Amino acid sequence: MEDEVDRLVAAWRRERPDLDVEPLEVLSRVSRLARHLDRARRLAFSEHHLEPWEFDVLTALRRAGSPYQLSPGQLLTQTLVTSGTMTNRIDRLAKKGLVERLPDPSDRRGVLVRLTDEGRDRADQSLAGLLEQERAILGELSRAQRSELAALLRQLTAPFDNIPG
Amino acid sequence: MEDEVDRLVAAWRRERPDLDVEPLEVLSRVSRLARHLDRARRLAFSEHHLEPWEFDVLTALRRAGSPYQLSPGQLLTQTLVTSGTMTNRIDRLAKKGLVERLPDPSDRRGVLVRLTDEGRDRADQSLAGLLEQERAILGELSRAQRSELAALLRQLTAPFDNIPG
DNA sequence: GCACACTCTCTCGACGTCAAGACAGTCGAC
DNA sequence: GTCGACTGTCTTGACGTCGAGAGAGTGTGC
Repeated sequence: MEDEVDRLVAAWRRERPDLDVEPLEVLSRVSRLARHLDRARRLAFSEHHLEPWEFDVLTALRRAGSPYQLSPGQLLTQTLVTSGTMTNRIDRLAKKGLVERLPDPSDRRGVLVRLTDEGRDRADQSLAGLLEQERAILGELSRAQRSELAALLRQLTAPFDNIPG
Repeated sequence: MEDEVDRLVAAWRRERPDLDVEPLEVLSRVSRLARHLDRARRLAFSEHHLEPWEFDVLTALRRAGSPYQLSPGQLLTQTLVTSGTMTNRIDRLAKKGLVERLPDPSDRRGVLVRLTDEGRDRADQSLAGLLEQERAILGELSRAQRSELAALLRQLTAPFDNIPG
């Protein structure tokens, strides 16, 4: 089945036959799919009264395991936002009682962000909802295709995630 | 090579062994990769004094072919933003002299957005820059792998692009 | 012809993000 | 010890996006 990127690529080949636009076949699909996923996630989370950004932070802490705490800096690398944004997010989550700030005992510049019990429950509930939705989206693909796709994507993400950039 | 999503999935399997988190292997990579690409694009465009959102609009018009004009509504579906955002974008691009608004002769509610000569030049220059950068990112993959990846992604994007939603 | 549902664009206010820089605390070289 | 470069977090102001809804215009069924 044709998608918007097929139309986009065909248009470029007509307008700029001198250029090789093959990279768009992969990377424009990644960008567009991510936007579609954002919208879908926003909808799925609204049932749990959570915003996507809240989910991102709460689940990062949940994944850390007991006692469910990370520094703001560690949260940055997991969520790919800037430090100012993370300060703001932590403020708002703390105001809602889903996380709390504690001084880092081993570094007085530092802070630890800890999930409250309610924050943990919300993280668990919304993860289940997200997985259900994602399974529906991936229903298009066989198990083997999903695994193939994951492996190819890993080759693209690994350099970003490992070389500090 | 391992990436951040491998670590994320391993953490979930440890913390929530009762859940099947396999969907994250694909979709978390898509979301994270898109964020990395956004950052890289922002950097690449800054050489041409363009923002990513400006690029998106100008190139949509450029692709339309002579006389390089589309309605705001057509631009919405191509760029995946809301109508309020598009009005704002067109305003700013018009103020910079890269596009102009014309009344739609066949529908008096409507408007046509047309690329100026300068807008067209900027679109052409920045596309070349973007493709160069994207080729570097995709250097990890063979031609066959890129084509495989594009085909798998198409299966995921096509439902979003074709079923209105 | 007329009413009514629909389409298209724009307006408005709230919100989240970013970039740049400030500030306190840390740590190695000497 | 102490100086200086570095690190981790927070502050600030500008900016772009969103959602909801308003207003003008269209066109179909009757």
